[in-house]
Amino acid sequence: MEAHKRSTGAMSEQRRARLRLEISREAARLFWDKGVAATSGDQIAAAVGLSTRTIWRHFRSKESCAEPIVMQGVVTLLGVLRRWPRRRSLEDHLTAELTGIRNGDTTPPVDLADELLAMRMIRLADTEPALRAAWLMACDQVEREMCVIVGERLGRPVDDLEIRLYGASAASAVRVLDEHIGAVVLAAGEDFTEFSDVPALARRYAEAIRTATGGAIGDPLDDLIG
Amino acid sequence: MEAHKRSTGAMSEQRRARLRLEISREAARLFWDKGVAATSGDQIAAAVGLSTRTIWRHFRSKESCAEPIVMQGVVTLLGVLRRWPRRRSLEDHLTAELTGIRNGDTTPPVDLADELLAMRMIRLADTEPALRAAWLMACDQVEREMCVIVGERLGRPVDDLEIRLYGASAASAVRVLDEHIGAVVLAAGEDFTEFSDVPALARRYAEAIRTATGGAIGDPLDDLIG
DNA sequence: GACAGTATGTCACTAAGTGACACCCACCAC
DNA sequence: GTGGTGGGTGTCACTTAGTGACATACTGTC
Repeated sequence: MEAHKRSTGAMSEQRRARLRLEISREAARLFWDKGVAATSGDQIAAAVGLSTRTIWRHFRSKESCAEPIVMQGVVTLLGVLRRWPRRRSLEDHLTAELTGIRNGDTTPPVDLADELLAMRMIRLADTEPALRAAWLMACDQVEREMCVIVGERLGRPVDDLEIRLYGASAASAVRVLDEHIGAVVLAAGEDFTEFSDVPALARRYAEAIRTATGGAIGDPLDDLIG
Repeated sequence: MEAHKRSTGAMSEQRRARLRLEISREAARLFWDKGVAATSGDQIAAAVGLSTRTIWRHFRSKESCAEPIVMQGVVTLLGVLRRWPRRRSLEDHLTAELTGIRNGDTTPPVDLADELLAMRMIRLADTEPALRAAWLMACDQVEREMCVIVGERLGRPVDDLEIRLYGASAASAVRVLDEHIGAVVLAAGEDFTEFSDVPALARRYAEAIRTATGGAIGDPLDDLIG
């Protein structure tokens, strides 16, 4: 019973995530083409071939349909951070993992088209307050995850005030970098080449996180802690 | 004509702000008493004695009605930061200004009841996603202001990437502190005494901002810059 | 092949939010 | 005084985001 529950639960969770992403893609496309206000729930539903009611079962609001597309990249980064070994510097770990991903030997093949769509949504958020709210809500989730990661690394509880400060600052640093990179890529006619230097990119993220946490997060730990 | 426009503009802007605050108070009261979902726009309008249509003229959404109440305190802090002299440490400036405010010799008498209401709204945001979104949107505005302040202090443009990183980290540090203090006060039965030590409070804010900016913001400047 | 649980469709309904228009009131010119 | 002019407000009709309730189809288990 336990095992059964767990297995079907996991299955449907994957299915659910895939479907949400699919809906998100169509919604993002529509948002970009016609604007958020001019895109109705019915149109999103039609575009993905579902009933409108089902859309609202998977998303709380129209704007939150953009969330999965926008979160893909960030989720990947969080995964990378979660695998960060204690006795390694953040710079080293990020460069290693990110080049690894580009070479395809690690998990998720975040589609280039999806990344572009994500950047467009973040760009749209500049002029569409509702989208901005959705983006910030997504980043809020990231912040919580970040607190877990930081707390674990420093061996402190997640609700510790200092941990929450670190988590929040680190998360917003990542957010700002994402916004900046997205803006630059879009301004350059959707050309990624400026950021093809993966180690440099990794260094920027690492440095930002290190600075935002006042140096508390970034260095290798000589691991006196269990 | 110019002068006239300007004066009436300023007048109506003040009036508008006062009215928004008034609406916000009633909305916050209702949100806290009955929950956000159970509070309708009509009820807010009735509570403040306006037509529902007028509510929507002053607020984009139901949840954003909470914004002015919640922002009062933060706006005050931003004002204090804007007056921060270059050759003074953040700790010194904050303690001086905040004790000054408490003593009433500086600008805004942020009502205690309003502060309490604000804390309640932030607390409610834990369980009401729509309120959380509104709160994050408000903090997003704070972040922009923070970038201006930081940029001016460091003599760099506001859209400079590093400035934006500092601004974002500082703003989220302030946000986390606000959330924490609010939570503690509410948990203590709405008792502020734990935070009556104003210098200690100021030191906490200053230290948080200093850490979040990797030490770039906080020290006095020996002002080689014009 | 019957069964249980879950995802979906359909339809009726609530309420958030907008547009259009009339009104009122304060200020200004004459 | 009368007659504008403009900004804020009320009224009402309307759109549409989002929910509840119920029926149905799908998926895997025994």
